[in-house]
Amino acid sequence: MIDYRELHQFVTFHHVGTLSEAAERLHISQSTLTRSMQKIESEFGVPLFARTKNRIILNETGRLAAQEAELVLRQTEGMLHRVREFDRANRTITVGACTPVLLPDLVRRLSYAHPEATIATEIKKLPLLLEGLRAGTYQLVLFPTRPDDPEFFSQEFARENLLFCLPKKHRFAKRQQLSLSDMNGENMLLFQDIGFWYDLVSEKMPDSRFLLQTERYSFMELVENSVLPSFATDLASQSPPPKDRVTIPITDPEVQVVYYLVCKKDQRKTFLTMFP
Amino acid sequence: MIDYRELHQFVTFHHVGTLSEAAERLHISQSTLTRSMQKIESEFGVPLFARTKNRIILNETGRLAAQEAELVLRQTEGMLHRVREFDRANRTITVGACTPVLLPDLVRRLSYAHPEATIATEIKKLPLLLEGLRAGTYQLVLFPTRPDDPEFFSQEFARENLLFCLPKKHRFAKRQQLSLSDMNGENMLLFQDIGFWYDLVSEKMPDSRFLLQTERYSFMELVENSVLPSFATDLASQSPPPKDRVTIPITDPEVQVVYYLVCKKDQRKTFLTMFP
DNA sequence: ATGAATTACGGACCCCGTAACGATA
DNA sequence: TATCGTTACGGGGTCCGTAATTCAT
Repeated sequence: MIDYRELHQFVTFHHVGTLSEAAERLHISQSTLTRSMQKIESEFGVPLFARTKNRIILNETGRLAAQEAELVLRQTEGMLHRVREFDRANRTITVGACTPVLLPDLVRRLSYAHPEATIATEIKKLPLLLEGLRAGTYQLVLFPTRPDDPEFFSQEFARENLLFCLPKKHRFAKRQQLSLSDMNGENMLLFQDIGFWYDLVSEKMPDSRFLLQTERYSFMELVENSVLPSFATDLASQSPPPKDRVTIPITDPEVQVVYYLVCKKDQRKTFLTMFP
Repeated sequence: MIDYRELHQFVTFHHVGTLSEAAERLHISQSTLTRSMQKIESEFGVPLFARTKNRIILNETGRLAAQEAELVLRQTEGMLHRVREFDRANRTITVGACTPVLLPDLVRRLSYAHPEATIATEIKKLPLLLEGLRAGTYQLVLFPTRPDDPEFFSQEFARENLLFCLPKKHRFAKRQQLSLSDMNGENMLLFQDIGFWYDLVSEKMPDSRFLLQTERYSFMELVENSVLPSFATDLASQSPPPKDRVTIPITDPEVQVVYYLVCKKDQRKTFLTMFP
């Protein structure tokens, strides 16, 4: 019966050319390797080696056998890899979201309901989210509207209002409310990973420049110390506005967002029944 | 390390559905199979089975694994087969011949010169012989002319004259010689495995019918006891003409044949130098 | 109560490393 | 003489079958 370990030793020998070096590389003794090669040869049932008293090399058949063996070993590895990958995919819940804000809470709840699962999250543009959900890349999507695709089931998850966050010395700091167009032309601080909000505000404030900060800490530092306006949210999980700043409501209806959890209808029981 | 035997047991279990039946089919005990499946599962490192107290079935991952395993087993078998076939082809000399007459002698000489080799022979039509030699199907070809392909090397091996073998009461029995056309229209006895001669005589004697005998013994019987004419050859290895029959030379130059041994030029040393 | 899967136990066998040996460059 | 491959030997581990156990139909 063919033994994959011996096959592996055989391939290693083919690569290095001598038993002693192969033995060293494989961390086994020479004698073991000698016996393995004898066993391999008897398994194939045909001569694979040309031997002199202190030299052993592959003959033509042996070289073919080594190539074939390497192929089989790769296919064996491929089998293991595919099966493990299939299992991993089956026990991973991948969440696509339009904003990072709600993810910590969402992930915490998913982990609690599916303690055996791995939770993976991605922030993507809105069209990609529904595409991914359709294709199976995501099992669950956090979406800022209710998608009307009959293939999907959705359920309200949270509401969020966007606010301006202005330094107290800003010229609009005393206003009761502002529209996005009021602030058009102002340069704003923006945390990069803000998701779909970016598309909204850059559309409504085409003349503004947005200073993207990729690192959360730098962003916080800048908000604390610069005079540039930024955005805030009314979500409970968010920290209070930094001192020397005020938050001002935005009048545009678009900044009032209802987030929906979306999944395929056939997975409704798996995902959505556990949320209020 | 994945074990080939266990992989095979795993696939068998997948096919039959229960450990006990698989054990029976594999001629091993149930307990061995239980342990093998546990080992397989730990090798893959992911759950492959759904178990109840007295029932074990493959889960979805397990079914994938079984499919993949079956593939790997087939590939392993394929590897063994190809290597063995390569070896066999390397130690088999396949001879293509236009006639069976000289084969026993030829095979005897080849076996003597290459005692480690297996000698295989085939009788084929002339164009197929050269095709086969070119393609490597044959290493050696016995051909009734000298082929002019520069890829080949050829060497005279024997000469043969075809004779008529007539019952003494035949109307031509007293002739000194005959042409094929003289006998055109006569029905002849013919031993089937006569090779390229058949094409020659049926061309030159289009009005004759040839009574093919597939079995050598029947043919001999008929030659002894019927009044139908047949053919004979002047090759030394052939037995003398049966009594009540005479052999008469044929005048057509085509029935004087020189046989050549043909091989590829690069194999000249291997095959042709050992013949006179 | 029969049959299926698992676990415990004991023995046989196999596999490996050390060491000795033979041969070669 | 140093290196390489092969063979002998002994110990440890592994693998298998029998038998006992548990659970389900």
